[in-house]
Amino acid sequence: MAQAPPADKRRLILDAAIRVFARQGFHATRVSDIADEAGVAYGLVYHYFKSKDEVLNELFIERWSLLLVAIEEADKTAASPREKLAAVATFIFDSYRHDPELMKVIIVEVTRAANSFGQTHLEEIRRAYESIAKIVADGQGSGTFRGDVAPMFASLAFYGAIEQLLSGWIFGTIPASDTDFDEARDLLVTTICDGLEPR
Amino acid sequence: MAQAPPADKRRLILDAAIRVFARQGFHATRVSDIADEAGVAYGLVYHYFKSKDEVLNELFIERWSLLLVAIEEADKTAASPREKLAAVATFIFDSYRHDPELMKVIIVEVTRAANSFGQTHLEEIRRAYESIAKIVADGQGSGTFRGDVAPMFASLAFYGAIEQLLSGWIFGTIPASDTDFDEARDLLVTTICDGLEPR
DNA sequence: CTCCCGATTGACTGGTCAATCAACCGGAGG
DNA sequence: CCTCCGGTTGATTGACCAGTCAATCGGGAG
Repeated sequence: MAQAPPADKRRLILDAAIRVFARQGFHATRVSDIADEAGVAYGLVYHYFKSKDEVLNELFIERWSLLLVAIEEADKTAASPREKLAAVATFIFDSYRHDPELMKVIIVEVTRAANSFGQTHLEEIRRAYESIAKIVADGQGSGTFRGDVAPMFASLAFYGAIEQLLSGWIFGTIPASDTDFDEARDLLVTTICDGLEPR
Repeated sequence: MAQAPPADKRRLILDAAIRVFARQGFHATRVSDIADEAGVAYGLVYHYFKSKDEVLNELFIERWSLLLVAIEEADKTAASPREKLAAVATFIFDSYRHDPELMKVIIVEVTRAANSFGQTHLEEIRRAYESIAKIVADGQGSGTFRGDVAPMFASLAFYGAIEQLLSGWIFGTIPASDTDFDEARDLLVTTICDGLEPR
């Protein structure tokens, strides 16, 4: 039991899947591509996962649950609504900086693929929106934010703006070279929060 | 030539495709589904279009070119940057109100499907972003907007927020019942523009 | 009435993969 | 040395579907 380095094949397959999905997109990748990239036999993929879909589901769940925790954490820890939203934005931008391929897969194949996997995970996705909406609602309650914007609208606009920015980098709409992630994040948070302030 | 009502089969097929794509998504619809929905034979689809892809391309081009014109028009006609952006937002929201199924197809299958059709139409999509960025840049030049936000960032955030809101309706994240499109649009434009103002 | 041609039909083909499964390997335990 | 068993292999199968194509229809021109 628990041999020293079991060369965790399951993890190997997941990591390979991230690379291949990011490169070719989910629909265009064959299970054999994943197996080849991981350097394992075709059938082994089916030993660890019951279908190609399940591989993507696993990747999404792993990452999205971290986001949900991060939002809760931001809500609990940060002082002002503005700092809470900044913390959320920071987590998402850092996720992209840390593993752009994984974020590309999650955004392109799940979050924005509402006809396929987005449908399956609609509930988890919505949970994130609602947590952000709660931050906005609290900000309205304390008078930091104006009260005439439905919190859910603000939440969607906030998250949508972030995702669109990430998509811009992912697909080269914005050149990645002259881009400082932190600066972009600050500008985005500043703009949205200023827009949400009273008057 | 030009008989009175030629029962334009080509149009019939395109309209049927909108409904089927909206219902099942592009990948999940077979060409036979489109033919059945249109009430024509399978082969006729290939008489008018050279592939299933071309049907979707046609739908996208038709509508996106209208958006590009609308943005240009807004830039030329409206007085202030804020009114220009409001006009752009109005056009997009009205497009959804007028034909939600078509907008769903365009957003889900093209605009946000950057691994498949988005790739093909990246250039046209980017052109819209750039036109919006130009409006922002002009607003900065005239001192209406603060100058420390890259126009392209603002453009992506603006468009991304709109699209996320539409997605919210499309997929039921936001209940459509307690929603007034015009109100939502005004709030969005107000928030973003307030956020873009100096100080 | 006949010819012609574009519109229309739908059976059929070819290729692609996801998923299955029987066989194989190697180490732990007896 | 043998047995057992989970991990591993990759050839095979079965389903699915985009795109082809030969045949048919129908109306206008001669």
